[in-house]
Amino acid sequence: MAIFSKTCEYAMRAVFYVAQRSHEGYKVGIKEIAGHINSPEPFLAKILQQLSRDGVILSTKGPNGGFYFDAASLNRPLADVVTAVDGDDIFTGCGLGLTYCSESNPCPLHEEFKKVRNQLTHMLHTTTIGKFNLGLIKGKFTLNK
Amino acid sequence: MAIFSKTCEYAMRAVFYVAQRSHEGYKVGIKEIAGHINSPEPFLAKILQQLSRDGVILSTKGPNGGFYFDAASLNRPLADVVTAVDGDDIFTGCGLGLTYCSESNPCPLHEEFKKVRNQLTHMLHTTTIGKFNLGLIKGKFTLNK
DNA sequence: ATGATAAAAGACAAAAATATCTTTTATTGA
DNA sequence: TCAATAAAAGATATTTTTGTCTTTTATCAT
Repeated sequence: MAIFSKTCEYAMRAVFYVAQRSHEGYKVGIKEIAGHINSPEPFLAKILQQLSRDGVILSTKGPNGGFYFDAASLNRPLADVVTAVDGDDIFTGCGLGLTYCSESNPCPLHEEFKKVRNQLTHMLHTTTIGKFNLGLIKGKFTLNK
Repeated sequence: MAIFSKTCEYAMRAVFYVAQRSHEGYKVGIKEIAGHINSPEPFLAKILQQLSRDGVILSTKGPNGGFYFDAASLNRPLADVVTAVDGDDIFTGCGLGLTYCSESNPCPLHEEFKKVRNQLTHMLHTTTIGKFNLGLIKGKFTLNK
């Protein structure tokens, strides 16, 4: 059991790949994306549809179509991707799964857990979709396996 | 999608409850635990069986039996509970789900994600199973809903 | 020893997450 | 306009997680 769901992992990998290709001036088809991030193609299609509906990623149909980001979208935080596919439980939920738990009525683990949650939130809000474009283009990173 | 699985949330709540009762000198039956942490009884039974097999929690069958902790076990870290039910993916896994990712061959998100993972690891290792006993006994916290 | 109690174990069921397949819609270029 | 392309949408399948039920085993008190 990892921190993010499989859906979310695929979404983030896909977004980083599309961002890189957008930076290089290309739109990308689902097949190319799935191949480069090592994800099941039809499942990834569903995920990107969701991101597209939420306005996180852009897409056009037809020849030379595909998924892409404009300059503004490249500066959006990775948190938007996570929220679009998994909701915001990961940013707001109680560590013990208790619905009553809040700042004013905390569960036992609240103070301890809050630090972790806040760090995760901070990380996902300061990491932009386009942050790794240069590293990816230079081949410093890969996104498959 | 929360950070911990439902299984893990129930496990942590149950462990805190049993720890409190052990501190008070009682063993606890599955029915009492399930009632106090608001979890499905037979499902919780499976989870506690797993913890018992792993030696994280102690139990005895028969009349006046139930689950409990000895003094040494009360000082074990909450991390042991998480590992027993969910494995150690949450402590070691890549944020993007990439198997190649490591300190020497990092994925794009590695440095950023590492901080979050380390904070979570630190929190779960410094929080002991018995840490909230006094707060729970005083009614400062509850573990249901 | 025996009956009552309570966890352990095993088989089974429902729900959610993950994955696939087919049809429809939009866009492009000839 | 028409054929080709590629995403969107809808229906379906599989796997994992979550949840239930029944039988077995161990322990205690009498």
